Amino acid sequence: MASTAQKVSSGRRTAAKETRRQQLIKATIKSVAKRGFADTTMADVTREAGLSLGIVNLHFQSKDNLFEETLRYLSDEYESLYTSAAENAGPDPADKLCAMVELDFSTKVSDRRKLAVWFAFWGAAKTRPTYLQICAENDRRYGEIVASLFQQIINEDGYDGLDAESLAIGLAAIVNGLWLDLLMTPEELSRDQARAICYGYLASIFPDRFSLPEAD
Amino acid sequence: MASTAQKVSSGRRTAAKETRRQQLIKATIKSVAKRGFADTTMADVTREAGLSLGIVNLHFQSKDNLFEETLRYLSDEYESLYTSAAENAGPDPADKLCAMVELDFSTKVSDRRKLAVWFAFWGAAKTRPTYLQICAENDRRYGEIVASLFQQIINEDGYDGLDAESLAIGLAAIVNGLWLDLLMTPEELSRDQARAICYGYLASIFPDRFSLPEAD
DNA sequence: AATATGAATGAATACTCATTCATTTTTCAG
DNA sequence: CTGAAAAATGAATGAGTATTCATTCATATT
Repeated sequence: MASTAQKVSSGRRTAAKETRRQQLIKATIKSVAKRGFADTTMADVTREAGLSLGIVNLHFQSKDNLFEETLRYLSDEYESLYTSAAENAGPDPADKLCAMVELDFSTKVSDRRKLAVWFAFWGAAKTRPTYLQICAENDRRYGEIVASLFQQIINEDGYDGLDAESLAIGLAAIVNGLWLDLLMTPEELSRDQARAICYGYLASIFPDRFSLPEAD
Repeated sequence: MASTAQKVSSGRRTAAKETRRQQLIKATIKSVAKRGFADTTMADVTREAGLSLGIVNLHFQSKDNLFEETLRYLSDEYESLYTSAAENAGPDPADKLCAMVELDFSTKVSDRRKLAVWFAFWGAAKTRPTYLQICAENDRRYGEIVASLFQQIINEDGYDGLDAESLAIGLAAIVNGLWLDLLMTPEELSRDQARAICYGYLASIFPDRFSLPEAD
């Protein structure tokens, strides 16, 4: 329909616009991973993207805004990953939890460059209300899913005196804490070990649902 | 050599020198807590300390160096806190672990301003070898103590198939992860809840040694 | 083919901030 | 007390960098 095309006015141009934004966000992630937050300049980002210096202000108005959108991008990406991991796993809540843990320690999520970017944002969050908000929302959604899966197990198996929400906060904490270790001391802790420690946590709470990994 | 005078190096002045350094480090912590890493300038730090602009370069040579020494200070302070917490607790390894957990979620260690500073450093660590080294060493020492306490419990109680070192990494991870939550969503997680979640972890592993906290 | 549109460029601008250092103030041995 | 050395000051410097905007260039529209 040629007539709708002209009506939408810029089907092609807005598409290009969105492409540029993605391109710049990805360049930002790369640069922060490589140089860190403090040493990432606009020149770095645009060079990484193979574009000109002025382009960021054209598409994002400011550096601050670019960083904010980058965090939003990371958060959305992570959400869609664990959502589909849980959906694609079997109906058993334990299987869904395993799928989420697998994801968390897969190369996709748990590589040092990406972790560095997450921690860079976390490190800045206390004094950046918007970062804080995005991260808090991210946490809340993850915690909600995990808590509901724990609750199903508690109901089905009749575990008593366990609070699903606290357990969910615990799991999220252990995952984040292990990520920190992977970032800081990668030669002392492998992704496989980290994953095993996570399963150990699940197994110690629900011994009938998760098997203890072998002690190394 | 008769020149003992030069060796003694007038007590008062060297003391003053150390005092200034401490004063500036504390001002740095305050400023990073208040403004974050990125927005902390030399002017901020020296104003916070009530001193003149040039003073940092006199005592620390550079801003980078000041930050480095600040991280070292935090790390040493934390080490001496948990070391004496463990020493002052009873001889039972479980009591020592409880004392360390209590410390980790006390106002002293676990207040948002101080956590913000820790996370600021962690966020920058990936691209700062010296930060990385100090943090890694910090982790290693904490993990060592915790692992040896876990090992004692395992030996005494005959728990089987548990790896003390992995459990220690798990505990450190959960503590760090809960700190992140306290930093990001303090209205959703209190220090008391965080502490309880931590005890929950210990209780699920060693049910005979630690009692499960009440589900809220 | 002619014209209009707006994306992209990058030199120039404006500003921030770490660092320097000439000067002032404080300390303390003799 | 005195004066030489140490400590502290803060105005000045200049390197670095986010942002602006006049201009170019590719593409769509007529």
